Amino acid sequence: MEKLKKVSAYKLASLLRLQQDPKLALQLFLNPNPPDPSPKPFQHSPKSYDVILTKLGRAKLFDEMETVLHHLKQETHIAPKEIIFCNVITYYARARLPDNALQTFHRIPTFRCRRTVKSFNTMLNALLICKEFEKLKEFFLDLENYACPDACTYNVMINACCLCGDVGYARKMFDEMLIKGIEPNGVTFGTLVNGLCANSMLEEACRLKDDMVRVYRVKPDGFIYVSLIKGLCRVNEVDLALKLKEEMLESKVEMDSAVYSTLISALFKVGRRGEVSSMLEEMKRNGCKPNTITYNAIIFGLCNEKDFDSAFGVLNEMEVSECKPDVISYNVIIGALCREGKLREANDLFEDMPRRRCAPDVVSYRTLLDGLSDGMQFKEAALILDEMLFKGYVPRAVSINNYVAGLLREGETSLLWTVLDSLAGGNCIDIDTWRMVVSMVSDKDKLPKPCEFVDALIMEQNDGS
DNA sequence: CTAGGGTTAG
Repeated sequence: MEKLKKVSAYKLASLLRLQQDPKLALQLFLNPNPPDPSPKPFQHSPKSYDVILTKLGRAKLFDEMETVLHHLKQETHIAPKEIIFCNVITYYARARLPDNALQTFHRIPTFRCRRTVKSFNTMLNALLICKEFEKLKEFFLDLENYACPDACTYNVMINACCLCGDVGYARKMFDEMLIKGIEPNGVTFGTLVNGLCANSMLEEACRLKDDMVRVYRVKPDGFIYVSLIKGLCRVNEVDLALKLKEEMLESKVEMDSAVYSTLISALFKVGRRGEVSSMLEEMKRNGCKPNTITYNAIIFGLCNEKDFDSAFGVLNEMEVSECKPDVISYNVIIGALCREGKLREANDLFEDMPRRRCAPDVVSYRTLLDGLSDGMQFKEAALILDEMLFKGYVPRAVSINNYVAGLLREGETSLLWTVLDSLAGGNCIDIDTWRMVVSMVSDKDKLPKPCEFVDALIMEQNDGS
């Protein structure tokens, strides 16, 4: 029999990379040579640590991630790169766990790793992601004692100020960086322009774009133009937005599909649908491929015009192209069909999604449930409800309320019982729905007495848990 | 992946 070869650290890193399931990857990491009883632990490469931490962090398997970090701490022959911890901090931030992020930040030195302004900035941004603005301010003031702030530090701070709606303070940060001799870069201006647009200060934003060349000698890039174009489109200044697009072409700023996606969606919004196809042509001519976002903008525009034939046309076109529709493409059409009372079509498209290789998500279910319930297709709605509860998708409280109210109004007694039963099983009836059911039921003789009725449901709910 | 942009359903 062939002797089992021991796996090398190098080989293991690539095996880990290939393993899609993060938990299985962890098993492999903890136990690389299953039949090997040797007492000395496997020597992992730094790459393996990187790969496994990334997988676990993305999957939000934080206990497991900490286990691996604990291993890493013991591996005295490895000096981990700072970026590893930056990533861990960001995973915690995305899960809204600022304290875990902070803890990670403080532990960096115990891993034989030198902490620089990079991890400071990452931590600063983590607090921004968590919307912990007070802590962020505190941390920023603290930061100056440890490291030298750089452009990135100020860019995060400017972004934070803008998100809080305090453009004045963002300006102050900008001035402070100039005083300290830190040169603003493209990101600085992009953040500022975006912040000005978001706070409806379009004139100032446009002026800043011109100043950045004239005064600071930084050339505006696509990011900045897209921010401005979006800002102008939001207030229906589509012609000014189109002018900016021309300016991009003239000054040879690299074009990308974001510019065109924004403009196309704006053209629909102001009722200039006729210009969309030539915009698409131009887009392709300039080397920008329309992507899913572009097509979703088109589908949304067409649906708002109730042109479902064209919307389906685009959807089908996407399916045979390399740019596949996503769940949003479907949800947009299903939602629009429901609004128009085309429930049959909405249901058909929903049921066709698996065949089209797109799994319906919680929004698909909620949209269809609302549509069916509003359109008094109570039986179909009950089927969808059961299916979504089975999958662990919970309807919105308003939807439940509306649906139950509809059943009560139309005297759908037996269906009402079934639906309440399902909802109680899914543990998703709020107090308002109960109140409504009880008060409506109490004056109808054909239904069980309210107290018995509620008792029965509560007992059932207790049994379930 | 230390920092900035685009469509959009509930």
